[in-house]
Amino acid sequence: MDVSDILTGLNPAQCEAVTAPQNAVLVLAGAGSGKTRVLTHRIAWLIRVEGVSPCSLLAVTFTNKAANEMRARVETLLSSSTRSMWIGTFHGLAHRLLRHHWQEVRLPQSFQILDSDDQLRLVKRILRSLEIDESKWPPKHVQWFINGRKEEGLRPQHLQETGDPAQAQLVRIYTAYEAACCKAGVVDFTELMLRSLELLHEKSELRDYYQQHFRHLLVDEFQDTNTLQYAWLRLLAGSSPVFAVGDDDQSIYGWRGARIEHIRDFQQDFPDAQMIRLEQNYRSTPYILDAANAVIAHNDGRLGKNLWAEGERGEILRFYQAYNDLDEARYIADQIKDWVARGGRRSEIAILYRSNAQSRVIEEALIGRGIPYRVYGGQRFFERTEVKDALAYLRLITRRTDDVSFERIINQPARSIGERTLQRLRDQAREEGVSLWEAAAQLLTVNELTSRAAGAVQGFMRLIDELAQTVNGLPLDTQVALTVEHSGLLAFFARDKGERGQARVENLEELTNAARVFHHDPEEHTGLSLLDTFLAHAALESGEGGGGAWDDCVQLMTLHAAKGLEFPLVIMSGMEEGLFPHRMSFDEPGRLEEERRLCYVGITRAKRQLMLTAAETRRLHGQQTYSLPSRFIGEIPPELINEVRPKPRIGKPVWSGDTPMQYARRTVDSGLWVGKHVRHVKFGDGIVIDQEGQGAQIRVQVNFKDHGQKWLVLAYAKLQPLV
DNA sequence: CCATCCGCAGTTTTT
DNA sequence: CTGCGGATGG
Repeated sequence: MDVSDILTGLNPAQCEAVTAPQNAVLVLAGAGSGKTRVLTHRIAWLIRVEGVSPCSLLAVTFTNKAANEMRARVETLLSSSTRSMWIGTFHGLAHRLLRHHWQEVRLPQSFQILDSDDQLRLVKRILRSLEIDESKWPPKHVQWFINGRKEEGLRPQHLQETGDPAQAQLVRIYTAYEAACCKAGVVDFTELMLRSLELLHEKSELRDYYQQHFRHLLVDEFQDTNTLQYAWLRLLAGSSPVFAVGDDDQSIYGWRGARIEHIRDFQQDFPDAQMIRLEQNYRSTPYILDAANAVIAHNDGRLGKNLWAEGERGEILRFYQAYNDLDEARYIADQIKDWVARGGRRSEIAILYRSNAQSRVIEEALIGRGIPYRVYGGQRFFERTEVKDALAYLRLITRRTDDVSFERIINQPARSIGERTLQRLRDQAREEGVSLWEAAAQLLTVNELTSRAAGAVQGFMRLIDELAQTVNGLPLDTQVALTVEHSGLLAFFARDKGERGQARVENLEELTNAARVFHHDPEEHTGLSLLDTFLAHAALESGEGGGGAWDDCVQLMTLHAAKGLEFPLVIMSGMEEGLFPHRMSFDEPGRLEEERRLCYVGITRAKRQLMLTAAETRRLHGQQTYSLPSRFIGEIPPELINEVRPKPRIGKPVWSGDTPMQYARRTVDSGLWVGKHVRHVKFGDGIVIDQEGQGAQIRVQVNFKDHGQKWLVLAYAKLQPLV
């Protein structure tokens, strides 16, 4: 391969990015503009043309899927192995660093990783041990606090006394949590990042080594980096150039710590940085892009870009406002039938929604019409209860000090070891500063337990010890199979004759399968047993459902899950105020803008046709709710939308003569909508019940609590919106 | 200690 | 309407 091969088929902007000088580069890559292509070709360019050694490249992504895809595409491009390159997720690469330097970071060699479920369990255990009321200190919130502080690089000892008793309590919990992790020799996800950052920070010779070693760093989905990941990246880069690819308009993970500022301030952080915009879209029709551009234009502070596309204008969007959620689902099913009748495939269709709860009604409609479908997201393989139970046995087999696993399985399946006995073990462990396993052994030798409890505990420990012996030296899948069998888990779940029990048994069998096909790079984690490597893999790779494009299925997923994917036909359902944008985001403009970016992501998934649906009323949490069409509908120019009107409903019209579209537009014009609570200087609090006129002439009808219904001209009335 | 009933809350998700 | 956690009875 020579220079021209690498650049073949790239447009000028893509070429510019691929061949950019070896400085910091920010590629602002609009949806469908060939982002991954640029990234992989850049790597090929650096190696083939600039003569950069593959081992001095580090490419980082957020998901395993993206990392695997990048590796595969680079290999195809270079027709050589990428083994020597560091390509992986932030957590995967951080993990690799820690495995190499476990001694320097004071971890046991076979340290294990806590996933968020493990972490939550540990937090709960800590709360109980500190005798803290869970209702006042919700474990979820505590978990959020701990991860939040770690993401800021703050250890408990860095958190100063602020005099705030709530803060003091949280710090106390955080301290205990750290101690517990340390004792058990486990690290949570955030810890992987923080610990490796501290390693590089404190050990200057290691830092120098890695900064020398990596001459080029490449980041995908840069807009999704959180503070800690960004700090990690910069420290590892040193003065080496960073090639970042991202799109501020597709930042949809602010709620989990992603900082859109990183992409917006890139040129300040890297003063010599070059910014390149990829604005030509190869995915969608011009109509779809116009709609996307119009919606996202309502956001402030964008880096700004305008997507355009060549080719067939295609069909304009379609909007159907249903009477209710069932009618909406029926319409969607009809549209799918139509698509297929016109020669389309089901696998070309995606149904997107804001929250998982919405899938049910749609699924029922699809089942009713015999349309095969597949729901993405939901529980992942390695996160299922039964699988995690089995993994806990395996973890305890390799390391008896793993208290998190110990607690999980000591009475799973039930072997008559209850809260009481467990509490004695915990007390003993704390007093003696040892693991639960060790504490159990001690209590048994000094004969401190009731004979019943002692027998049960002894039985459990013997089970683990014997299992460890039996399994030692056997092939990995046999180890797993024997563990699943002898732990009693298989029999336990098989007792449940329902569909659920059946599925659990199958999952346990599948785990053995996963172990059979598990391969690992022997150079990757030196000194670890195959089992330990497998366990780390299970924690870091949640086990994605995998392809499935060969089944001709309609795909159902949340808008978040759709990021990075594309489909000829996209149906965005539940386009309603309160649902999308979600009511939780109403209070803060920043969160509302994130919802809008989510809408932008949804629209730009569509290649040929985009359909939008909403329901006037739907059952939510067992209650009937009424909503207006989403403001995002109103933000799309009306000439781009074909509004499919339902037949007039018997009874009083909900829209007082307006089409849903007109309604949505007025919502946008005034910043108010029907149902919004407002405050008036003279009339006090009330709720908007109607609205008419455009621009300066807008009038709203408000039903005031104390003064009844009044029509007010918005320009004069000075209504203050309430939350 | 273990099964069953009641009350409550209830976006989005990767590692 | 669900699923989870806590309280209750066997």
